[in-house]
Amino acid sequence: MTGQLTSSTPKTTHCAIEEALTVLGDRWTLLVVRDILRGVNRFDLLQESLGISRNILTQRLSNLEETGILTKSPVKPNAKRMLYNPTPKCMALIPVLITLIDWSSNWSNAKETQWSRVVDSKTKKPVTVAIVNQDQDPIPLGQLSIEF
Amino acid sequence: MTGQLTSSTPKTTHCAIEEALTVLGDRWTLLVVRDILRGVNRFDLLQESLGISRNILTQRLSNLEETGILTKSPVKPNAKRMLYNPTPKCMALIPVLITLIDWSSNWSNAKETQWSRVVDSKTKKPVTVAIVNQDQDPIPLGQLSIEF
DNA sequence: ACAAATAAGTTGCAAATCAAAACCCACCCT
DNA sequence: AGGGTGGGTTTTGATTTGCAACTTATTTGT
Repeated sequence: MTGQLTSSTPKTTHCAIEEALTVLGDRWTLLVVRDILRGVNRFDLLQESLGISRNILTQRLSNLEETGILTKSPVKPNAKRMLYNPTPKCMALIPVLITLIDWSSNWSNAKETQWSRVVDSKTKKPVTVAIVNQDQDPIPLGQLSIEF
Repeated sequence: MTGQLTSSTPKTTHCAIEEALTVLGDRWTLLVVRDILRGVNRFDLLQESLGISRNILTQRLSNLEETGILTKSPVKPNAKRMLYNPTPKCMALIPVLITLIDWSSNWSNAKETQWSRVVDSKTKKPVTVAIVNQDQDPIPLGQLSIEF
C-alpha cells in the first residue's frame, strides 16, 4: 500500500492538533469528509464532486476507513460496489467544518454567492459555534491563550 | 517563487471549506499558526518547535503573510531579523484549533498525558465549543445537516 | 440473453512538492 | 576583527500528486 498518511516519525505526538492533522492535514481529506456527511456515498460521485484524482481518492477513503472515520459496506450483500458512510467519529468533525466555514465567511476576500453551510435540520437555519468554558459561559476570543 | 499553496484550478471555489483548505490544508500550516498564537515568533524557534524543514517553514510563513494571517516585522527598525505576529485573521482561527483539539481528545486512541489546550486566560481553565443557532440555543450534533 | 454503458477501482509514468543538509550573509558581542 | 547565531536560500534526492489508460464488475437497454 502506498501513500500512507500516518506519521512518519515514530515519536509520540505532543499535541492534539498535530494528532488531528496527521489524519486530516491535507488538501482533500476534509472535503471527502464533508461530502460523505452530505450523503455523497459512492466512489464516482465523490470523484466527480471533488475533482480529485481517482487514485488519491482511493488512498484517502482507505485512510479514513482505517482511522474509523467512515465505513465501507457493499451496496448489497456480497457485492463489490461499496457505499461509504460516516461513523460517529466522522460526525464529530462537524464542529471543525463549521469553524472552517465561519472563518472563510468572515475573512475570505472571495465573495461567493453559494457557500456550503451547516444548518439545523429542523429550522434549516445556519448554525455557528460559540467558545464557552465548562459552565457554558461564552469567552471572548481575546481572552484565550494556548497552552502547550 | 516556488511551492505556491494557492488553488491550481482557476475556477471559483464553490465551498467555504475548500477556500479555507486552500490556505490551511497541509500538514504544517495550522501548526505554525498554533505556535504563532502561543507567542513563538522567531524563525529558529518555530523551526525547532515544529521540527519542520527550514525551506518549508519559509514557504509557509510567506503564504501565511500573503494571506494576511500573520505579519512580519523587523525586530528593531531597519533590521533584517524578523518577528512573526498573528493578525486578527489568525486569532479568528482559534475556534478551528479548539475543535481540532476537542476532536482528538475525544476520538484519538493515543492517550497522551500532555495535550495542548486552549484556556481562558483569566481562569486558566480549558474552553470548548458549543454549536448554536442564531439565538445562541445549543443544537445537538445529530440534528445538523450540510448544505452545499 | 447479449451488448453496451457505467461503477469502482488499479497501474504506469510525468510533474510537482517535500525534506535534509550544506551553504550564505547579516548582525551581535567582545 | 573574529566567532557565534539568526534567518533564510540552494541543491539534491525522496515522496506525493495528478493524469490517463486499463481492468474487472455490475447494470441497463433491447
